[in-house]
Amino acid sequence: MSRAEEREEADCVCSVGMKFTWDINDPKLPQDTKQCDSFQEWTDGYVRFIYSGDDKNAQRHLSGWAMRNTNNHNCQILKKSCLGVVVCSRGCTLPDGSRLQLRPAICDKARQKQQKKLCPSCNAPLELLPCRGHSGYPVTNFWRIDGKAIFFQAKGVHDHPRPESKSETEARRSTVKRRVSSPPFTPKRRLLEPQALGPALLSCVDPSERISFIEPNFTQHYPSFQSPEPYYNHNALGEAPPTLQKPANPRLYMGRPSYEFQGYLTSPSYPMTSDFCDPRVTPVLGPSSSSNSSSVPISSSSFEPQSKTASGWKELLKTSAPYGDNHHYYSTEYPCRYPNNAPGSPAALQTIITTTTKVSYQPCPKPPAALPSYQSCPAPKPPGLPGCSSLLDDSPSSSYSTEVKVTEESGGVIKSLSFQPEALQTKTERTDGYDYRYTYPNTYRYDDY
DNA sequence: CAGTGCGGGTACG
DNA sequence: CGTACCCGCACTG
Repeated sequence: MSRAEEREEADCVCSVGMKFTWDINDPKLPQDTKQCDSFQEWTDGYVRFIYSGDDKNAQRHLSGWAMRNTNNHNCQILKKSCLGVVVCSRGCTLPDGSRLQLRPAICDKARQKQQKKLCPSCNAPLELLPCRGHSGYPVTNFWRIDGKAIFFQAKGVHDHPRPESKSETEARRSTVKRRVSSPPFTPKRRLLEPQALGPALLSCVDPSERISFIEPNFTQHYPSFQSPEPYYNHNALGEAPPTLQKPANPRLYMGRPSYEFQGYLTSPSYPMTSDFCDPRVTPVLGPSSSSNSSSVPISSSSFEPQSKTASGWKELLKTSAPYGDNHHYYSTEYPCRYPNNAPGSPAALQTIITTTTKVSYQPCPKPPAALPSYQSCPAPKPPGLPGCSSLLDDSPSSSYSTEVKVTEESGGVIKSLSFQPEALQTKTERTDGYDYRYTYPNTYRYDDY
């Protein structure tokens, strides 16, 4: 490993967390982390990150996904499971072509209330699309503070669209409050809560804006901030690839649905090393593509919301969700959640990892100092992101700060995120055999803003 | 009011 | 024993 590590250092391709072989349950976690990962809001897949104890987002155990606390009876490790996303039960398309994808309320009560609301666009009831990306169970995130670092481990691949991020939700709420009726600049529509914005508003939105955020089907999948090799961990860890219940499907390596689905649907076999993530490949998403794109091939057809025939999926999908129409959710994009593709779905494959059982910890001995002084990582970081990571810096994972500013007057929400596209393209390929593709650079999602 | 985290407790494999 | 999950409670903003 040393070799590998060395290499990585050089490349900085992979997240700090992935450089080490550890599991959230290990009695001892790596202490020699000199660098930390920059905070990843939208983690997906079986990934690990080591954040600086100073990272506010990490301290708050934030995630773009709606994660609720899950009692694992282990006070040293905070476990959270994904609630999925709230969508229109009819799967209607908003005026701008996007789909409603609200952030499920974390609080049970609030969530129930939320589900009673109606789709702002078609008035159909809203529906909670549960996350079943981890062997049929919700994706789980584990947080553990150890020394000066905050260790993060995620298990499962989200099989649903991204909900509105927490910051977006908050921003929206505040805007909504203030401006009851308002003008044109609507924040992002898609995620809007029903009552909050009427259909009218929705229709006013400028599509161009929207895009950045939410694409009609896709948006969510942007791998944007993902760290490299989401799915490779096992290897990295040495964990055995799960023996999955199902036949291994090449796809397992696929990154996120986003890029994949294409292949997904059409070409079943994807070499493990597919490149969609390959840096070499990714490259160029021009800003233009910015909108999204995962550019790539996905294009059009694959996601057209309605156009796609997701029928197959739908059928299956329906089971869980009453979606009738066009939900692309099920279709191309999230094949994984359904049986059919279950076999190939990453989730299935990876299942194994699920848990963390390696070591026994002591039951909740509450650690004295909850947060020791975390000075972040040893290396002093320059203001910015730096400190954390070399990886980051070079790595694909873009760091960004998620702040949303709301401009009251306009009512629009502006995100100010900065990320660094850096590395994306050039990563060299690793020799170690793992594919380290980062996720897509696509950070564009936010750039535009 | 909602988000969070904790912890008791149950069910299941 | 590990995991998922339900429920209530307390604290916070």
